[in-house]
Amino acid sequence: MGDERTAVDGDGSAGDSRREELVRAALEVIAERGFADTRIADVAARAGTSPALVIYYFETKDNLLTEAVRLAEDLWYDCGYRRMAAVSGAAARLEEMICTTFMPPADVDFPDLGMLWVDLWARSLRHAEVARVRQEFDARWRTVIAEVVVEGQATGEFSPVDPGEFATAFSALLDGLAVQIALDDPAVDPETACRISMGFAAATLGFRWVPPELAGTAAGSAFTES
Amino acid sequence: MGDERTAVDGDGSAGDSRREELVRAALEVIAERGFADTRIADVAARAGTSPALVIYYFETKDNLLTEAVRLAEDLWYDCGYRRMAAVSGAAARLEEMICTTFMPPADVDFPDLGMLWVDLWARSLRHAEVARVRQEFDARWRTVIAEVVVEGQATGEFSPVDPGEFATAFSALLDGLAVQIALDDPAVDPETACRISMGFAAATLGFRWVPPELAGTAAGSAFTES
Amino acid sequence: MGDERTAVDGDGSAGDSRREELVRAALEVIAERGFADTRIADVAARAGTSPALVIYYFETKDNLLTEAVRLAEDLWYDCGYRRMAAVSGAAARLEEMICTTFMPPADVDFPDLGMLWVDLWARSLRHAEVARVRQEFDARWRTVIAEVVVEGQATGEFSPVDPGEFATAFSALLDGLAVQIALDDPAVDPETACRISMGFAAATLGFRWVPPELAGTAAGSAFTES
Amino acid sequence: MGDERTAVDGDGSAGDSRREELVRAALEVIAERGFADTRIADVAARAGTSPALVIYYFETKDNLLTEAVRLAEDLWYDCGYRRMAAVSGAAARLEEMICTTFMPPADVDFPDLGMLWVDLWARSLRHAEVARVRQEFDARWRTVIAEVVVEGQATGEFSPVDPGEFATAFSALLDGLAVQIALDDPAVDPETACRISMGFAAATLGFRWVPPELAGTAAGSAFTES
DNA sequence: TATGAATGAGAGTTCATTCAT
DNA sequence: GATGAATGAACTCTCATTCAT
Repeated sequence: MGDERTAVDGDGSAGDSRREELVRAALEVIAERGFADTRIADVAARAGTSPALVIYYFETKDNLLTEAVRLAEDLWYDCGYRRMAAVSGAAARLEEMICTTFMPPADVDFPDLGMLWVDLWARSLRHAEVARVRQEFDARWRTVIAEVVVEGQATGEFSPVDPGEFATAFSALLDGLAVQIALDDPAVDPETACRISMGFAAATLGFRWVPPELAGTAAGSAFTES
Repeated sequence: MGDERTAVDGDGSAGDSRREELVRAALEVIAERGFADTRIADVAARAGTSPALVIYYFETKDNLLTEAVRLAEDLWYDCGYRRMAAVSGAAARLEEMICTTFMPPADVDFPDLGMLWVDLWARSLRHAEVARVRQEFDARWRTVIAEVVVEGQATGEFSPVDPGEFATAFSALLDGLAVQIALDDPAVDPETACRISMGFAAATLGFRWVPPELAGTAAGSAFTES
Repeated sequence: MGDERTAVDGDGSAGDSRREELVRAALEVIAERGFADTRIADVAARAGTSPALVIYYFETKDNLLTEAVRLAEDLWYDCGYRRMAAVSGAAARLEEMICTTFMPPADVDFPDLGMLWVDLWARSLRHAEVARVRQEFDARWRTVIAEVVVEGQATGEFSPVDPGEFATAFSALLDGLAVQIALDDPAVDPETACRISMGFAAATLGFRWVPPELAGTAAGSAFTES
Repeated sequence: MGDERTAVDGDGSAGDSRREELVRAALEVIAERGFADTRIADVAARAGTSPALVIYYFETKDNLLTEAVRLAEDLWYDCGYRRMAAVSGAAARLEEMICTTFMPPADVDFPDLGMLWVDLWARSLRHAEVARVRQEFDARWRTVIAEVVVEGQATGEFSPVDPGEFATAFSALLDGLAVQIALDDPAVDPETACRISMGFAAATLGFRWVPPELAGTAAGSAFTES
């Protein structure tokens, strides 16, 4: 007692909040500098402590980075899921999911998620634990997609396509487009990415969808001929 | 014979062949250990020389890695393009392209391409030159796809979809699926990836395609309902 | 006791004393091997630590060397000033100053100052910070000389020569002679150097001075004819 | 034959002129970068050849640098001596010598001599051969001074001071002032240096000399009171 | 819990020098 | 005589990690 930091920490134990603080700091640094160039000293500096303390909590740099990965995925999933759940109608949910992917909310307090994913994939190539975490994340995500599909099929919005296969295809498409955006490819901007993925969903699931810029005209998706 | 590049290398200066040898060694090491963990000493060891020689030729580790990226993309493009060109019929060409992507020939003498791409994307996030090279590569690739589409439309095989948009969507889908394969995700094996992407192409371009495992039955793609 | 710096060091933080220890070690190594051949490893070895610690304290080899330069000049200045202040009479002070220059006390615990100055000049040719430090040192030194001149003029010991100009000329002469001694030129030994510079001062400032070896004879300086 | 470079070399043997070319190139590089930072590759580049050739001619970097030192001193001595010899009258010769020291001719084709001397002194601290060469140079130079003094004494221009002692003192003064100029000390510009040294000579040798800026007034040197 | 001090194990890069041609 | 290729031996600096306090 007498240590205001501990008092301020609030709901959890002092140690836990310090840990979280460090993980969050790590995530910020990773987002900025990439996994390869993130040093323990950077994280410590950002959290306002010493490198030794970071090691004290995580024992290894590796552990710290993996924890940061977990945090990133939790934050992302929660954010996406919440947004999607707030919308009604299967097609509208898909659209919300797409928007979250390509136009993440700026008010979220962790930066530049897009770059992080690609970097994270690269890391998971050689780090088993990261690979596991990432795979779970993708599985969760595909499950969410499949559930929306099932829901849409139940209401008759969607045609009877295999939900698992669609989820796989759809999330792959989103990932592929997200990569291009993260890499700043001039051929793919967020709007294009939304249009393409929504067009794919509409064509595959058999619901009617008119791209925003064509709304009011007779034309449909680039992929659905009249 | 018939491969003029090899011929040129043969009578070229010794220095050039040494360079290529080193780039190739670098590519192998990168494929095995990833960019982040590739050391000059590794490359030198693999090429049977000293680290100093590597610097002698490339001045900088960075230069070496970037050259390796170039080589990877050239090898890959050449291989894919040649295989595709050997087939006739637009749909068949697309299929060949897909196969090359997910089931690259084992006889090609550079290893584990899939992991390399993801790693390369990550690198291009913070390395301008790599980003440039990568972007050119993607542009080339999309052009090839678009050309096949145009060709298929000319023969009436494909329906009149926007070729550029299709190319963007298609290559994003391939990339997304390739990532899952590279990351060894149990939900996506090469066969599934082929089926999904060919299904997408068939549905979008409006040609008839029956997945191999259903050939002989009445069923079509998972995405094309009867 | 009576030396407050030592007292301060005693109760100062361990880090500070370590720093000083390293700077002192650096100075010793520099004096022995010269700036060009001084390696971080040498300094670390002399201080009984690891090269990494040296970097930990100074960040850069360059910083370390510059600090060593500062130390050298402080030690030298303090030593010279103290000796000079202990003597009374303007001419006697000048003589003490000269002696300090050409016959530095052997009991001072930093070695071979003469070689260091020349080496330091060479370094200051291309190292701005060293140049600055050196220049300040020279300015301080000239000020001391000029003050002695003013003092001597006040008492009537010296004739009304411009103190600044004399200081410039006098310190240049001392430097030039010191170089010859540092370079071990057979034409200039410390005694000669003392005689020459004292002769110059006597002739210029118009006080009577008899070279030691001629004391008791009628002759004066080589420069002052009867 | 058939090699035009050999033909162009002209008067000496081909090998010798190549050598000289390299020494000259070395001198230029040394003047620019200092001894410590002069690399064989720099010299080779400046001479338009390969490092290997430099080694071929000099065997060691050290040899090359020492040769460059010799060249520097020869060029300098020749230039100074020639200029001095062109003037008549002992005092005028001294003045010419002083001017050469502080205001070297810009048309001489080797650059920035001032910095070189200090650098050379530093090198001679630890390089016996350079030390020897330098010492000979200084001895030669003092002899020249002493000769002028003797000459002046013969004509009655100068008073009967010990010529050797004067030479030692005078060259030390010039060196000391030259150092300040080389180090760009704001307290000593070439004009001041000339004035001081000429004032010293006039006062010591007992000839009348009026500093340029006071010419026409009644005042004399700062050191010679009325 | 927290940290400053300390270090070992590299990593990249430099550069004089060697040598086959 | 001339050089491109090659290398060994350093050297500086980095950084995760340890440890005494």
